[in-house]
Amino acid sequence: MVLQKRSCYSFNGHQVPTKRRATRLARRNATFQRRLEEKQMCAFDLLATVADNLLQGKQNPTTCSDSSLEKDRDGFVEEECQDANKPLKTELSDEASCDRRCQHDFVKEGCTDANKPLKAELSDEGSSDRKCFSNISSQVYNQNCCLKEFAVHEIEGHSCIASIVTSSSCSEKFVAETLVDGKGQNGTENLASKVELGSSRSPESIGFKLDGDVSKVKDVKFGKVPMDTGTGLCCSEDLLDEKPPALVSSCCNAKLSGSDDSMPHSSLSKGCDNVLVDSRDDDEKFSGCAHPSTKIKSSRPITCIDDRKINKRLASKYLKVAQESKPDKLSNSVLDGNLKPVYSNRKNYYKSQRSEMNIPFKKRKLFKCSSDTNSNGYIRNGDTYFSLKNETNQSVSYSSSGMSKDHGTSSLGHSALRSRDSHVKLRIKSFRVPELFIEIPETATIGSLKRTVMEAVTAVLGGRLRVGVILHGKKIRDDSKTLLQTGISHDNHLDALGFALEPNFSQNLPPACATSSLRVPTADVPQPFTGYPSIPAVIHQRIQGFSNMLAEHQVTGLGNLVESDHDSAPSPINTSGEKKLSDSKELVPEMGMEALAVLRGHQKSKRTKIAQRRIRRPFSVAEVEALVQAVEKLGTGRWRDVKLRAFDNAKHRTYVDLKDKWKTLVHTARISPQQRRGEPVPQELLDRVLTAHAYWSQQQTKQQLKHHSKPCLLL
DNA sequence: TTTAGGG
DNA sequence: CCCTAAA
Repeated sequence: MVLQKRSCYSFNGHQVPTKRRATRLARRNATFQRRLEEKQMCAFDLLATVADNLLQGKQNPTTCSDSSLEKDRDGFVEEECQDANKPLKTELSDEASCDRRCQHDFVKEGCTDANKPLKAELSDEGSSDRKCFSNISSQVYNQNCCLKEFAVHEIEGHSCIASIVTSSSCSEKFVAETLVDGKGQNGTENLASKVELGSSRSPESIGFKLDGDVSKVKDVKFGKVPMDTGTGLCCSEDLLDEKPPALVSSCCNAKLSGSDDSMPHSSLSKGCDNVLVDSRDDDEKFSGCAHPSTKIKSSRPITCIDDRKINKRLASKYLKVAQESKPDKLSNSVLDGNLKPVYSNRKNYYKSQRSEMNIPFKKRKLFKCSSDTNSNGYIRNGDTYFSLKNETNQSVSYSSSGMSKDHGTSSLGHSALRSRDSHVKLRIKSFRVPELFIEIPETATIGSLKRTVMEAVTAVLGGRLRVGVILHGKKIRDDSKTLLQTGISHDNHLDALGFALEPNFSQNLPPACATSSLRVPTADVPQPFTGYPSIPAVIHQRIQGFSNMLAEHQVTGLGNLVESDHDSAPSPINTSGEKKLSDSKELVPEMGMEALAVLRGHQKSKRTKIAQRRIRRPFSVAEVEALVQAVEKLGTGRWRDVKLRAFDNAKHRTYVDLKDKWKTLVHTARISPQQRRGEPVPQELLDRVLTAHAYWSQQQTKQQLKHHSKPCLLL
């Protein structure tokens, strides 16, 4: 209970021997003495802390700009140590080779060592050798800062805030790039002949990294483009897209004043196959700005959160994180399926959100208790972990309460004698993703391989994540144990401490939840929490129908492929492909599910049953125009014809959508202009709507009268 | 599958 | 946008 919100947690075995830090820590000892006495540190708190740490790393980018870079680099430790209430951050290592921008990201994201690209096993030999999924600090792999972003975001989405995940974020903005012997490969090269990636090649020589997929990055105005490296979009701000647009404009825009809106897109394109750059993002902008007060419905299970809700939560976080959160106010983490640190004061952040986050303290306690009893198999085989390292030699002190469960005899003995300040400092070196197995024909292209890997990664990280703790290679399953009890507080033990990002596909989500479709049948996985169905530690993926996959990808545009669906350009008014991007954007989540299904060994996806809510895509004026025109011609009862007539090549508009849109149009036309929201529809169009609606309503009633009167007449 | 309507 | 009864 003490660990959270402590800057003293520096992850990764990097030593941070700052004097200032030490003195501050000493000064803080007295301050936290009491808290330490009052509270019990347990393994679960550590988990929560780790998750929270990752979470906190997310917001830093929003407050950082190039101008503040120096401050970040130099004053980072100091700032952090001044206030223990501040979000936990990881320390900046002394990577002199890192360029400024990268360091910037590094700091922001708490990135540590790296240069290790994301890798995946290419064989199904069952090698236990985990490939590192880590962050990059060098120029060469600068873009892998995105990886961190990615991971953090996912963690955020999964474990901390939203407790749900949208895989779109990764598949939307990143594309896997293949590395062979550390060298990037062109996506068009033949895998076997050009790269000699055949089975004979050592799997060790091939790796993957995530590149910013420029074609999917719609708005880089907040981003910092890695001009010098140019291989990826190394802008953490790019993930601001995940925030409600309204907030992006109102909040982040100001904070990121240093960013350049007119960032040359071309600088982003390097390393990408087909690049379609379009900074427009009408959908998001409108959806967020125009409808800031999206109605929250209670009809859905609160655990089934769609993208918008996620964004809301993220937004809440963005808006509030930089503030307070006093340690003593910290409540126990809620384990309602995710690692979800919940602060009582943060509770307010979600007041306007779902009631989910407003779980009464009592209930939260219950959650924790249940987790205590159910905690087993928290860490699974197939999960890899990163190493931690104790940085300080501070003594540790714990209260004796809650020690009854202790099983670590040594820790018990120490506990009574230790001094008060018992802060274990950890530094996350890197997270690793579970092993990936990919089978791909030798004739496949590198581009295909990239996509495949991307999907594999997405499948893992696109699902929920949670953190597991490993000590001495042994999983710590009892969340109720304190760090002291488990021996984590012992300096000599920290080397053996590891954390694992675990796929957490199965939550206590209602079966109707979209994320449930991420579930993977796993027989070889130890039983996790009682309330948590088994989770795949290893996703064994065999891609056999690769050509089919490729075809699918070309449609869905997982990679850099440009959408063939030119969207809503049904009417001549619609000019050019102004919405191409929004198209591919919407397809992302759908594709995500589909791709997962493919990756799951052709297992029939439950996506049909538990479909993800589609991304909201407001109708443009041009679309409205087309719709009105078609309805004027066809009437209001022939939506299929309307669809075929005016929206035939707008795959994302179904006739139901059109019907709904017409419904809202009629409503819009009837209300006062002040009440209208969203992109203003020209009054002329609304007038036509009313006219057409009146006319066709009349026609309809006439028809009905005929049908009704006919039998009467016959009788 | 399409419509129609409530949520 | 979703969900679904009804056609």
